[in-house]
Parts: sequence; structure tokens; C-alpha cells
Amino acid sequence: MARAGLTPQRLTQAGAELADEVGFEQVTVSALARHFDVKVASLYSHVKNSHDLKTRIALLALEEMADCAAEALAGRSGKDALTAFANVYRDYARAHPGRYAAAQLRLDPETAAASAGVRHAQMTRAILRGYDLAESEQTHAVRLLGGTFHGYVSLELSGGFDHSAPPAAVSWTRIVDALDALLRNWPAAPAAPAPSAAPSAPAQNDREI
Amino acid sequence: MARAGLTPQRLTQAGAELADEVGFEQVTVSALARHFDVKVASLYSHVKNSHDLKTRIALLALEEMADCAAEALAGRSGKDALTAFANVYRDYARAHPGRYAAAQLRLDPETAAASAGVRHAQMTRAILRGYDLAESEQTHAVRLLGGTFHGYVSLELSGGFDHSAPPAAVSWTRIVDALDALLRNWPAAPAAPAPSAAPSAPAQNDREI
DNA sequence: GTAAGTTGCCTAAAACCTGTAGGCAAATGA
DNA sequence: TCATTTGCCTACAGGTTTTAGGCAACTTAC
Repeated sequence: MARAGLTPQRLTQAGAELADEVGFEQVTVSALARHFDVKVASLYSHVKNSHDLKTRIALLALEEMADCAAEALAGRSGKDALTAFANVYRDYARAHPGRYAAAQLRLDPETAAASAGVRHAQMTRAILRGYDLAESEQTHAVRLLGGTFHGYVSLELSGGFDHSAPPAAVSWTRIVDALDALLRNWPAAPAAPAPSAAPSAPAQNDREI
Repeated sequence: MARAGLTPQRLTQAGAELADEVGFEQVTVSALARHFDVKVASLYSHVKNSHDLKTRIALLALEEMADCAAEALAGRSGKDALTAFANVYRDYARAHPGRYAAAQLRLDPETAAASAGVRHAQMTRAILRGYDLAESEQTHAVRLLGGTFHGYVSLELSGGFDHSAPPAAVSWTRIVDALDALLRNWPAAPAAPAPSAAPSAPAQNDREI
């Protein structure tokens, strides 16, 4: 019988496309086998298991996002860079919701460390060079940007902004403006507490619900 | 034979607990049946199907989060309210990762409109009363806060901050500080573009990757 | 060109999850 | 007590995951 020409790369690519069409959750070894018109068991020579397949799709998505971001950042700095970076993030998620969901897959530490997620974080840090932040504040700012971009896009994709005005794109622009303003006027860190002093701001809510 | 005393409520509650133990993804009708030491088919008299079960867990989580937030907000305003609200959000997610994941389930519009998610959004808006924002900017600010809180917590839970200093709790505090500063110095909206003018800032990246 | 070795896809089968249909027994209530 | 409702059951059909082992199609070496 003719061979289908399966490879891990082709499976990953097809899996990514399938994810964008029907959602990352629906990407299954069976569905992929149907797509290649091949028996399910055949795929197990190319990917270890279902989780391996999903991980490969996640890594592909992270790679693509980092590539887009790198291209968008080239030659830009300051607010221009921040805006370009933010838009790449949102545009990618909207164009490729399945891959974007894949990129959110929790990777085991070694895989994550070897992924393009690291490049992404480095680029976020590079953007901050256009702002005047103390070294000790940079990680906080990186996490703020990462969290905000991811959170906003994630809420938008899940339909959270669908039924209220204004359109999500308008808020997005204003939010990037606001983050730019925030980075230019980053609040001073509070004085470090004396070593033996009680914590200055106890958690306000740590009870079990 | 003795009856197990199943009800939709008990199933939902047990499902929520199971989600916190093994992850929302792993909550299945079968697993729940095992928990009650009952045959799988028996559950289908109480919940319509697997999706119905998950939706009920999501609604429970949204309800609990809104209750916690309401309690934390009582008697507070300004930065105090912002901090309390933010901490409720993060603390709930850390204490109940499975329920938190459930709360992210995409609900159909009617279900979402009837859920406690609405209350949550109203509380966010209430917090903004402590700041001096133009009416037209409030929705943007609500979306910024929602996105940032959700995004940060989501990244933290998925382990994104595990392998870098400082601890996630430290950045969290600084980020809430920064958001407070931002809300107190919200940047002016740019002048509205003339009706027939070209868009002032074309998207920087809308190509297909 | 052909024999040997490798690779690729196959069949078969076990285990688990979802969901439907119909049945019997326990609870309820007149 | 008898009829009805309710709750959990058995049985079954269909789908996904994963392993084991087999044969045919490629590749390579002589």
C-alpha cells in the first residue's frame, strides 16, 4: 500500500491547523489519523502519545510567536516597540486561536526552558530598555506586561468583551497607551522593610473559602 | 440497594473538589461516579452530560469568587479596595486551582449573562469609583484590571514564574502598586480622530504567519 | 539486480470515557 | 396497601488512547 509520508513535523503542522479550525481541545490522535486517512495506531510511530503531540504543537506556536515578535521589534524602540509587540501577541492569538491555546499548555520545566518562551521573555525585557526602570523593577514589569497581554487576549478570545461596548480593539489600544504611560512613570519601590520587622502589608485574604 | 443520595448540587460540589485535587481537565462523569461508588449511568439522571457538569462547576466557582470579592470589598475603597480585590482573586486561584480553571470555561452567552461573572465585573467598576476616571475610560480600565489579574494569576499557576526570582508574590504586590499608580494618573485619551480621517495608527502586524 | 535490513502502516485487542434505553427496587403518598 | 415516582442498575453502542506484533514497501550494499 502507498505510504502517507507521515513525520513528526507534518503531524505537528497538521495538528496546529486542526487546532485553529476546531480548537486545541479537539486535537486528538484519532482526528489527526482521520485527516491523513490512516489508521490511528500508525501515528504512534511518529509521536509518543497524545501529550507528546500536544507539546509539539505548543512548541511550534511558541516558536512562531517569538519569530513574529522578533520581526516586529526589529528597528523599533520605546512605545513603538511596546505597541508592535503587543499587537503581534494579540494578532497571533486572533489569527490562530488553537495554536494560541496550545502555547498555554503547561510544559514540564526542561521543555519550557528549551522553548521559544524564553526568547519571548527576553524580548519583553529588551522593550524595557526603552524605559527608565531600575534593575530590580524589571522583572516585575516583565511579568506585568506578560500577564496583561495574555490575560486581555485570553478574555477577548473567550468572548468576555463580546457583549459590551466599545469593541475590544479600542480598549486594547488604550491599554497599551496606559501601559506605556505606566512604564514612563513607574512608581518608586517602597522602602525595604527593616530585616527583622513584621511584614508591612499582611495578605488581606488568605482564608479558605 | 441503598441509594447514594445523588443530587446535582452534591455532584457539582464533589466535582469542584475533584477539580482542585486532580485538575479540571480530569473531572469526568466516570471519575465522579467512582467517587460516589455508583455506576456511571446513574449520574446522567442528575446532570445532562459532561459539559453540563463542567458548566455547573464553573458557575459554582464564579459564585464563590464573587462572594469572596464582595466580602473583601465591604468597607474599603481606593487602593485598599483594589488590593483586597486583587488578593482575593489570586488567593482563590491558588487555593482552588481546579475551580479557577473551571471559571475560565467558555459559557454560552445566556449562561454567562446569568452567572456571577456579571457581579464580578460590577465590583471591578465599583473599585474605579475610588479613582477619578472619565466615564469613557472606565470600561478600558475594567478590562485592564480583569485582564491583568487573570493573566498574571494564570501565568503564575502554570508555573511561568517558578524558575526566576523574585517570588511571584513580590511581583504581585508591586504590580498592584503600579496599577494603583496608573489609575491615579490615567493618561488622557487622544483627541478623537476626525470622522472621515484615515485611522491614526494602523495595526502594526496583521499579516498571516 | 537482488538480498538483507529498515521503516511505515497495518490488524488486533485491551482499557477507559460518553451517552442512551429500558428495568427493578426503594421511596412516597393516597 | 397499592400506585406512582424516583434512583440506581444492567446492557450496549460508539469513540479515544495505547501496546504488540506483522507484512509490505522502501533503502542499501553487494
